[in-house]
Order: sequence, then C-alpha cells, then structure tokens
Amino acid sequence: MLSAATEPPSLVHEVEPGPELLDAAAATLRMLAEPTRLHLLWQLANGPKTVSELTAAAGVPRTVASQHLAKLRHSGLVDTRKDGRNVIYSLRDGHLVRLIRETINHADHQMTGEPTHS
Amino acid sequence: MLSAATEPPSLVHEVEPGPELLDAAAATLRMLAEPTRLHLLWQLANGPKTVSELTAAAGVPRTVASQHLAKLRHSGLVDTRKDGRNVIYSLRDGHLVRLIRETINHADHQMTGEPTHS
DNA sequence: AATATGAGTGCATAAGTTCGCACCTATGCA
DNA sequence: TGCATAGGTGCGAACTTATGCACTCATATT
Repeated sequence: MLSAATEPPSLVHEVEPGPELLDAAAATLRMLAEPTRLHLLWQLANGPKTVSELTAAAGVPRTVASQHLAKLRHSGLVDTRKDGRNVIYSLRDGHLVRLIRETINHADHQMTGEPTHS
Repeated sequence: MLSAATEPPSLVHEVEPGPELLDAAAATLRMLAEPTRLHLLWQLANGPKTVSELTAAAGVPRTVASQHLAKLRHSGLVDTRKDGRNVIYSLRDGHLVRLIRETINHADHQMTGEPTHS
C-alpha cells in the first residue's frame, strides 16, 4: 500500500482514463493489431487506394481483404467512395496516420537492434 | 495497376513494411489492445509500480492482473525487479510511452465529440 | 442482352484469448 | 517454527477472431 518503486519519475499526467476511454482505445488498437489490417492501413497512410490496389499490396485473397476492410469501415477508421466499379478507401482521421507510423516505427526500432531512437 | 484514387497526397515514405515487421508491430499492438492491459501500461507510463498497486489501479482480480502482466513480460514490453516480497514493473522502452499516450489521446479525441474534420 | 470484373456478405471451421478457480513458491514477521 | 502476504502458474469454460468457400450485387464492355 506504499507508493513503492524506485522514485516518482514524472507525475506529468496523472489522469485516470476511465473504462469507456480504455474500451474505445482498445477497440481501435484491436483494429490495428492484425498484420493484414495494419498493412492495409499503412497503404492508406500514403493516400486513398482502391480495393484492388490494397488487396494486391497486402498479398491476400480478395475475400480476406474485403472482410478486413469491412471491419475497418464498421469501426469508423476508414471512409469509402465509389468510382465506377471501384471503391476507394481512405483514412478517416489524420491523427491515425501518426499512430500507425509511430507503431511501425516502434516495431522497426525494436527489430533492427533496439537503438534508443533519435 | 493504375495509381488510382483522387491524387497522390504526399508520397513521403513509400516504404514497404515487409511481413516480419508487420507481424512484430501487430504483436505489440495486440498487447495494447486489451482494456486491462492498456490500463496497466498507462499506469506504468507514470513510472514503476508494484503488482499490488497496478492491480488496485486496474480494479481487477489478482489472478487476472497477474496473467496480463505475464503476457507483457513475455512479450518484452515491461521489465521486472524484485524488492522484498514485491515485484516492481516498469516499461522497458521509453518509446512505448509515446505510443500509449498517442493512443489514449486518439481515443479521447474520438469520444469527446469527434472533432476529426469532415 | 450477355458477360466479365470489382466488391461485399453469410456461414462454418479452426485458432486464439480472457477469466477465474485451485494450487504453489518465496519473503517477511511474530 | 509457523503463518500471513505478494506474486505466479495450469487448466478448463466461454467467448472472440480469422479464414475460405459459395453466393449475390453492381457497373462496364462487347
């Protein structure tokens, strides 16, 4: 019951997130936490793409890509627009781009020898 | 094979992540993508804590906290240190703090009125 | 009109996850 | 030595998730 540990390192935020916030955050993270979906989102971080382009880039069967895109759509992370027989996907929130890049970045650092970052 | 969509918005990175990187990133995200675990990590973003402190903060039964902490340990996201009969957990990588805060931040924006732009 | 192509859906199987119970180890204290 | 406390583990039950198959819908092209 003592505030143990070595020493208080920052006490910067101290904000208690609350269950709803945590659930929302976890829900978003669950969407990112699958290699194929992350790949699709990463592609979209470069700008809008059609399903064909996304499918080709991710290297998965069409139904699989479609299912994942459906999840992303239903969770509100991406937007769609129709152009002829193509459907063009795009990221809904620019904020997400930063999150995705931060994630890939982190993984990259972790793999290539763990340099404390710059 | 046409670079469809509206127009190329940035072409900044263009780097293809590759399966291993994506798997690694997804693995890390899976660790974050669970409300209790995210809560624990959020606590740790404020500095090292004992299991008791973490368990109390997260408001879950001890065994549950223990299982989640085990996962975090085994995935290398946290470090442990023993002090008497307490075990003190801490974040392994400072980079992770940014990722966690970015995530909570994103979720917060998304909840409090969706001011994402349209 | 007929057909090919881009995209989405419903469903079943397989695989993974969380939770809580029962049980165990280690440290400190009387 | 005996006991309380901090923390961890193994396992089964319930739940969630990813995948691929078969099928449908819509838009072009001929």
